[in-house]
Amino acid sequence: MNNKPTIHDIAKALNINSSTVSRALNDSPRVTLKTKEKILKKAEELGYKRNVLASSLRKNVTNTLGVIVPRISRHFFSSAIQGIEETAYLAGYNVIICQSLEQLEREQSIVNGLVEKRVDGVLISISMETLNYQHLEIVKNSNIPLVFFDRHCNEAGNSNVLIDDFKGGFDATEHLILQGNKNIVHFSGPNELEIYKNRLAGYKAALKKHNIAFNPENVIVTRLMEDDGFKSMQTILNLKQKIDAVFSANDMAAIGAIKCIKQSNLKIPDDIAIVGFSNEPISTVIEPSLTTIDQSGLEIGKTAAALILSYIENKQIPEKGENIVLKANLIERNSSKRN
Amino acid sequence: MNNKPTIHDIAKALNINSSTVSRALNDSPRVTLKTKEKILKKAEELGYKRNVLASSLRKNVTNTLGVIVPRISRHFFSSAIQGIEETAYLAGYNVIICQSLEQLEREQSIVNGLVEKRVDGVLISISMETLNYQHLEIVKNSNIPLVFFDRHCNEAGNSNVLIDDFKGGFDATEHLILQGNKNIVHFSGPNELEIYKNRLAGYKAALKKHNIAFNPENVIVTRLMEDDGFKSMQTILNLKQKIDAVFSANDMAAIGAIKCIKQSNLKIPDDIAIVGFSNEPISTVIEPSLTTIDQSGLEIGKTAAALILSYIENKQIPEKGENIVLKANLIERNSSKRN
DNA sequence: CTGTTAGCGCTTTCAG
DNA sequence: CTGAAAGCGCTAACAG
Repeated sequence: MNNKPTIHDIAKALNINSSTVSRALNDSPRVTLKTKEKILKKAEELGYKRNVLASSLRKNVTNTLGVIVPRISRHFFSSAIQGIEETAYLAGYNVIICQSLEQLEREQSIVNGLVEKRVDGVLISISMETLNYQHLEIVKNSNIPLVFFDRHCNEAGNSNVLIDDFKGGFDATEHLILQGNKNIVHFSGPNELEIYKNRLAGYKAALKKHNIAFNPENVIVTRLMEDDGFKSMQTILNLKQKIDAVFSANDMAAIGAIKCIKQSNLKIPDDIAIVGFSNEPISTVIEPSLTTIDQSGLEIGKTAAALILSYIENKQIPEKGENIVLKANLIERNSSKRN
Repeated sequence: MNNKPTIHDIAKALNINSSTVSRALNDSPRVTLKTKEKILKKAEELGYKRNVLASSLRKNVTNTLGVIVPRISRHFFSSAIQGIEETAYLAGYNVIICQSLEQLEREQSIVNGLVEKRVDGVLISISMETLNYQHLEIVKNSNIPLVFFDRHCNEAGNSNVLIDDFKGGFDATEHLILQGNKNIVHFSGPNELEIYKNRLAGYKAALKKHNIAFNPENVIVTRLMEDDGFKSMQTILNLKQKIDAVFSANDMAAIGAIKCIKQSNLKIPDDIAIVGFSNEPISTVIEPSLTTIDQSGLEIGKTAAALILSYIENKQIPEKGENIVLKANLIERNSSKRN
């Protein structure tokens, strides 16, 4: 039991050559059905398990995808991972999951590890500390397909699967404006991340369309953790100037904000309206009337996996890269209008 | 860039032997500091990335853990995975995540794949369809350490990291009894899973302690999805006989039950009390006064990973297996008592 | 249809 | 301290 049988053991037992065994196990058409059966039976009998390591080394293919996310337990990412795993599994691929914990240094070391493991493709949602893509060069240089998802990359030559953040930001803001809100604060994230840049741009565009002057002080930049949302909301409530509404660029911060509001015994959306870019089911449970811009982690995961698998199977990475933009839909759970 | 440099390329460029290069890259003490530096520099220069595949094949060690869970996006499991990844990462291990989707067949095929990939250890939370452990024999026969977590295994010779389900079930039920509830329904899961068996046993024990007769009709067995909880609660509400309280063996079903109750305009816990075995933050958000038996996915994941890593590093799997039992604490968020 | 042979890239004896 | 050589288990030419 200890020393696992190899194809040589099977070959020896059957007095044939190991390459025939290899062919039989790979269901090559160049082996008689008879010998094939004989071999399969003997393999079963010996408790043979093929050594994928050796096979991978030889074939230069691992049937493994590397996935890097900031944090596995965030609902959006775990849904995305679920989607990735599902499509990968159907295609016969495994996924190695790694989390950067929002740290660039960890991300770098992970990327190196994945390249060393010779994964066939890398799917990444970059950390908040990732300001450039230098550490990802090694992936491309190794001819390993790379696909960004959600937290994507604006540099040319890369492929992304993303949410239409601009439109999402625009829709969220316009929705708030149409509800009669004028003074709308935007909770934004690190400006280096495209998603936050674009959501902010959408926010600005909506203001402009409705002839509302953009006030830079109405943009609060944090890391958008729940705590950040809570604190930002506290700040707002202490302002002399009245704020009508908040568009939060993510769900965690929205949750924090909602909790803060509820604690102050104010009403949503009567006293202050909120729209969150959301995938966290909590946010709508905590405030059933919450309007959200919904993004499906599962869908984005499946799409990203399908994309990278196509690159791998075709042995070709598009030089110019390509973007797949998924829609994020505004879901209105309360239609009460202001004045 | 296409053909990756190997240690031989480095060796050739430096006019030394590849074994010296190998030693240098592995920081062996049997190489001069000078040559070491020379080699490291050249490696950097050539953009050398070690081929872990080849190394693994030779050393018979992959530094990879296989993890099998029913579904990645369930909050408890994604937390557990996060914990596993964190401890694994610190020890220099990667994790391959697979989901059985509660299907035995998939679980079987996954297990085979992981053995073929020569993972150094397997962590598993079995599917609801898993009635015996035959398909896991191959793991043990391959001398690969195996640790069950949460949904564990009662067969001798296995190692488990688990929640004290009996005590959890007992505490939940006793809590409900002490609140004045007499007629308590228990939502249970497939009886083949130890966790549900034990939670049910705890429920029975608490009834017995307080001299309440056990009524088999008060145990509703489903797969404990949200939908199941909803439907079970509907059934209960339609009963002639009045039910005071429900102890749900998992969080999803509790959420369904709560939604059903709210829809009926009844109050929790005044009209009907609920305690859920829970890790899903939603359940307490949806019903802030909900009492739960809290289990930490993160902690269980970390513990399980640490355990299996110790087996791997010591190259020894305890023959008798061992159980690490973590406590699940009853968290009471509302102390209102019934008459 | 089957066998022979070489080698994927690395580590690890064994010599020196 | 360094080199030579063998081999982990498999696959893929190339012969036959």
